[in-house]
Amino acid sequence: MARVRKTVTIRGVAEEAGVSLQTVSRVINGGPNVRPQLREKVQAAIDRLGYVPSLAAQRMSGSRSYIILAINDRERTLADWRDRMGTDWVDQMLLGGILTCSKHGYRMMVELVDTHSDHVERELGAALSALQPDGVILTPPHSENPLITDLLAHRGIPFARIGSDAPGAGIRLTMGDAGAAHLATSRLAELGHRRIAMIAGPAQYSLSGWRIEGWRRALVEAGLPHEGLLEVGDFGYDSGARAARVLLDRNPDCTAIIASSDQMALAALEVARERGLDVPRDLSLISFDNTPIVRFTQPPLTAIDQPIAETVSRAVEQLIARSPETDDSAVIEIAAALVERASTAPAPAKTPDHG
Amino acid sequence: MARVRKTVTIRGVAEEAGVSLQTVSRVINGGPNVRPQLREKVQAAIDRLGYVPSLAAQRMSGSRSYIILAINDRERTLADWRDRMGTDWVDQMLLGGILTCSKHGYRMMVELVDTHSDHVERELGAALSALQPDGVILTPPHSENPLITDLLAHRGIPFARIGSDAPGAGIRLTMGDAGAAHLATSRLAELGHRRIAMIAGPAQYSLSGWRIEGWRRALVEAGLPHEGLLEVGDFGYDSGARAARVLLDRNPDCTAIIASSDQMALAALEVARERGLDVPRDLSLISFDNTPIVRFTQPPLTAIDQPIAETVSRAVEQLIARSPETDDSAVIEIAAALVERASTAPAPAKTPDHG
DNA sequence: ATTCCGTTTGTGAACGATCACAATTTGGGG
DNA sequence: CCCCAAATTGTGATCGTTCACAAACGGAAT
Repeated sequence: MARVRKTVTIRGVAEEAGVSLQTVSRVINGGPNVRPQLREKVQAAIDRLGYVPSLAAQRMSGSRSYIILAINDRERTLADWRDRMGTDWVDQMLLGGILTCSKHGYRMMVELVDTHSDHVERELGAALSALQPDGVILTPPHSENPLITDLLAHRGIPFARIGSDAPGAGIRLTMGDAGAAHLATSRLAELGHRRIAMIAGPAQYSLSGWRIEGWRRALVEAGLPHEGLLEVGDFGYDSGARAARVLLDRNPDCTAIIASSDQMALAALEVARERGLDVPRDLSLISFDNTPIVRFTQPPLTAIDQPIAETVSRAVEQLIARSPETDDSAVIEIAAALVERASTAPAPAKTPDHG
Repeated sequence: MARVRKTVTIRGVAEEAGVSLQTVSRVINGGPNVRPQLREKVQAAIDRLGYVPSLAAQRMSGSRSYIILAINDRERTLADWRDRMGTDWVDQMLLGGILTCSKHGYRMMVELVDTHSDHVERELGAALSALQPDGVILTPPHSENPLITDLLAHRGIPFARIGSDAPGAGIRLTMGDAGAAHLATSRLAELGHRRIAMIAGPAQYSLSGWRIEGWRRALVEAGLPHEGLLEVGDFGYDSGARAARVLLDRNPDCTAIIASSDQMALAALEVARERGLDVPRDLSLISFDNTPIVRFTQPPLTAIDQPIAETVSRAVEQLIARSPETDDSAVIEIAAALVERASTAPAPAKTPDHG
């Protein structure tokens, strides 16, 4: 019969060290006003007993919960998982979040919430009541949903909004979407492309607008046209295929496409293949996201790498360091980078043969 | 000044419904012996106030924590994340875990732990003390680490071991590795392949052995040789490349390879390309895992789909339903499936030209 | 010495729920 | 109509920690 060792509590430590509970508590939390000698003694007792404070008890006694809650879109996440498309957002959020949280003694929890459903508030409210997180990280499109941001603001829970610069409460972080799109477009212009199309994301995402803006600005700067070169998808494969077809039908002289998601880029690649267009000889392709799959396509895709992990990491640090009334006016921007692979090349010397 | 609504507690509900705390508690937990009429009244009060019990308080008062902890290998996970290889294990664990947990009012938390480090026990012990989870899910190689399983058994925390059939405490679940390898090998034999090689995983994973066993058995049944056709890798790309080179050097007449991970299969694909071998004309390839990337390689890979999500889901259900002393003797097996894509084809009519 | 003030340590209450048990109600049989 | 057991409801005590505040300590200024 394995004697189950009784849980070590702060009381056990106090007895072991011969001090009061409060003193142990001070040592745990790095409180001030403890003589170094005593602190060491208590710390030794903690180590000897292998004591770790109970998160539940800490939370109960009015202190922090040491939990950061990351909210993701349920529908998209589940669809991606089920289709085995991978969920780079979740992966990268965890990478950035777990590491940074654990560095500060926090933990990260992932919650899936339906944006569109009319019980967002109930769902999220339940999670908040149950978990009582010290901070919440909102990804698009939740970061732009006033129902959600209002709820959090009203409850007084610090939160970070990724991919939204709409004014209002909350720390705001963006990944330089306009700049990234501008960079990608300029690069294509440098390579001699004259008709550079874009497959954008849906309008309800602010970042869709920013990317369009960056693309358009780069075209204007390069003296290139943009009429008829914009199509909108929903980030998914099918919408990307449709958009690519429309784009190529309408613009036989189009030699480059920027897609606002990897899946849409993949679709464009397939459409090009269908039509006998070689990538990158006849058509250059740049995608947004840089998820694992685009490294293994034929050819590997040039892509804009979204620094999700770093952004989430920054968000976590902001939330943890947060004093109740900090200034949220600034938008923190983490720049995205362009990863050049084999799907981009100089524009063909002449218009591709059409006859 | 946004008036921050005071948190609704069980006391508020009790007052609203005009009953005692205990009665509300009974309603929350679906306890017996509450008259339907009263139950409804209390439920109405709960709904009206939007009350949700605090997890921390529930845990404090000796009840469950409603948390399931999933342990993953830190090293591998971080490497995969950083290399942007995707982490299908984590993805699929979350898919299966989060959904099943939330169905039962539980939550899932992911913890990364170093298997090899000598402070496994301290790390895991800290997590257990802090979180006090109601159950733990162990993935390979943790599921086979006696330090970990002993720790959990000693603490009396129910746990599930995925990919281990070693006797001992804990619910055991496997994904039919032997059967899957047998299936893949038989399929290749049916296609006329005579020399079917395997790139196995490291020996410290039981599942590596099972896969080898399934492969060997299928070969024996088909009257085919297996000498010199086995190489061992570490699941990573580089080791796969090395193994593929050794295998092809040693067996110029080898026409099919089964790799024990997608990354090793990808490496084999690249090695084949280097050597001018066409996949699948000259060489058939089957991989284990079926992560997102193998659908987009050229050609898309035939792969064994590991039912991770379903396995984790089953594990969660077992853990939740667990009574302190249930029988752990049976091993639950969730069968893997073979997804046929374009990397497998009938064996070439003759030995590939070699000269 | 004495006083004072800042530093260090200790004490009881509180957090929000459940547990064990006590009190009350209910429903049938005698 | 009474009594008893079962069903229903209520009452402290309790979990492990921090909070607010009180007490003891120590050194410098008086």
